Amino acid sequence: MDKYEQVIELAKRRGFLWNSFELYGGSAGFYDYGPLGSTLKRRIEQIWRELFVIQEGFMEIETPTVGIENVFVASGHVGGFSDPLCECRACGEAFRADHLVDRIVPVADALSNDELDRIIRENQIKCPECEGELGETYEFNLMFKTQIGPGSGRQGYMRPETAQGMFVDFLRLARFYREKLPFGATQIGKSYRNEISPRQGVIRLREFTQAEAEIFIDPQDKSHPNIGRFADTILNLYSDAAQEKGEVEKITIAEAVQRGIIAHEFLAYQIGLTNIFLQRVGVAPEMLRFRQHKKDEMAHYAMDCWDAEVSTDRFGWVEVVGIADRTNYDLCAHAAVSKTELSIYREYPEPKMVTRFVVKPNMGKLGPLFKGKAKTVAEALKALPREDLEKEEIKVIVDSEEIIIPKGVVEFAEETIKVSGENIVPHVVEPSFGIDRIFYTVLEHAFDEEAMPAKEDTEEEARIIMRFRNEVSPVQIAVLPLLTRKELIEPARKMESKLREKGLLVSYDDSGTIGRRYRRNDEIGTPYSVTIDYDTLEDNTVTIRERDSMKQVRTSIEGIEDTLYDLMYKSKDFESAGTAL
RNA sequence: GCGCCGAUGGUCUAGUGGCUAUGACUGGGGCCUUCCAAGCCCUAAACCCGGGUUCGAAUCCCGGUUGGCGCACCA
Repeated sequence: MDKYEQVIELAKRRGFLWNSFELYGGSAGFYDYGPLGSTLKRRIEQIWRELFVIQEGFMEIETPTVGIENVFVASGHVGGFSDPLCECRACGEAFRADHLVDRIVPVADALSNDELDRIIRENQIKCPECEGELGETYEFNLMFKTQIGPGSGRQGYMRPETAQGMFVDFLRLARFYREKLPFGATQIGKSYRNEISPRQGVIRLREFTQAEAEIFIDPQDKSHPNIGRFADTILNLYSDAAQEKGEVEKITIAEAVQRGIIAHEFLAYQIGLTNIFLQRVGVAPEMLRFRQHKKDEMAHYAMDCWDAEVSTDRFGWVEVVGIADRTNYDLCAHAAVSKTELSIYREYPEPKMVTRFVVKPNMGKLGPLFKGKAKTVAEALKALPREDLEKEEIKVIVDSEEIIIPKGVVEFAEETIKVSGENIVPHVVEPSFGIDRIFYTVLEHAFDEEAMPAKEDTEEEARIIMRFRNEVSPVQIAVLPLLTRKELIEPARKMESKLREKGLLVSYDDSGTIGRRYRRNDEIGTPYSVTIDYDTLEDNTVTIRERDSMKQVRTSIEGIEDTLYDLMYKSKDFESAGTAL
């Protein structure tokens, strides 16, 4: 059993992850989060909120998971998210049909499937693998389609990323942030991709959770006021150049910016923040690296892109976060399709005096003269260069008809005007997190097995521990009466509700022997257990047992909720929680 | 989508044409005055789905679903 198998087996058994629709045989690419899984996932998301929403001030929004067609026409997903595939009838290999013909026609990727089929036939293209006959080209689109409304309805799509919702709301967001760059919006939610063949458990899903931030910044100023915070942060950087050498570099963020390895401060800051986030939820620092997209793998619109990758036992390095400077690509695309300017007015520090040539047709005279054509005539006049207007006879061509314009219906002059700012299209820096992959990584990196010394007549056995960081543990405190007896159950139940009132995630467990219950709680990663025994009835003290060390301290029931709270959240030292046993 | 290999209680597993389907762990109830899967008693729980072959199928054949691996795909 490799680690993946062990982790998934435990996750299934203990209620972290279940295959969806199991009752009906299941369906690939979907997973249920069980009671502990949902809690763990939500706590991971909560830390993300804490960092990106609360600390950075990028407010969370919520947009529909179903989108209308234009949104994804603009984003390029309807056209570009699908590929023409073509299979060999003999050996079954699938190929990109456009790649097969790209040496014959210059713009293969613009061809329709019928045209591709025709070219393949006419040029007698055979399977590159086995020379077999090729089948018909078909479109494989990774978008889930749906109908909006009754009947044939309106074409809708499940979103393949949460990002578009934030771009579409750009003008509202700009207004909300009082039109000052930089500003950002975030979204945590489900996205959908109809993967050809989802595999690798929760690593590649058809429905998955993303946490994304879209941060709109000034294209001329990509500095970050708070970059100093990460000056000394050392990262495992796997830059384009480092990949050529095959060696990860350990350098500070400051140096990476200064040497131009990371394109600019703003991007570097997001990388620093991502580093903090991943380690805080429990990704092992030595199993984390930041890999730069190589020039040829980067999406055409991005200017620099870094993936946070984590090391996994079975799958090797897995991408869990993508941090890209998407430039103004998305806003421009939505502006073009919606025919709405998506820009923000930026005032200059000092107004500029700009001299320009202005043409002012006199509509009061043009109207009666040209009636319905007046508007197009005026447009034509405005487009004329100065020397043509200064001629004795002003001529314009409207609808391929030459028109002579009488004197006095058009004025023109050099004007000096004050320009106090301009409309700019912001650039977008996008950190995009795959929560499900991070979730799996947290499980795998927390998973540990420890050999327990053999007792008399017994085999050596393994203790399985999920070493979750306190902040993400789905169960924080286990309350355990030493024996299943009324006189111990009652105070244990009281303890349970007292701790819940403090806001701690408590599980009460009285079934089986105490050793079994400790092991059970080790397996779900409960950091501390509180045990009530007969001494408790005498002197009001209980035992607190620490998961990682299995050490125990004895402490008073009085104020125990604060002690446990401090252990959980304030890094209180365990030894100081009571007297060692 | 293609190819190869698998699918038996919650988990792991035995079973290769003839059972009432093996075992372990786990789970649940109880006993137990003392802390790391302890012990004792009781108990629950499975042949992926659909066809076919056969007197008889968990077992053989076909199809599907699903899991793993390889190929392809991963904007």
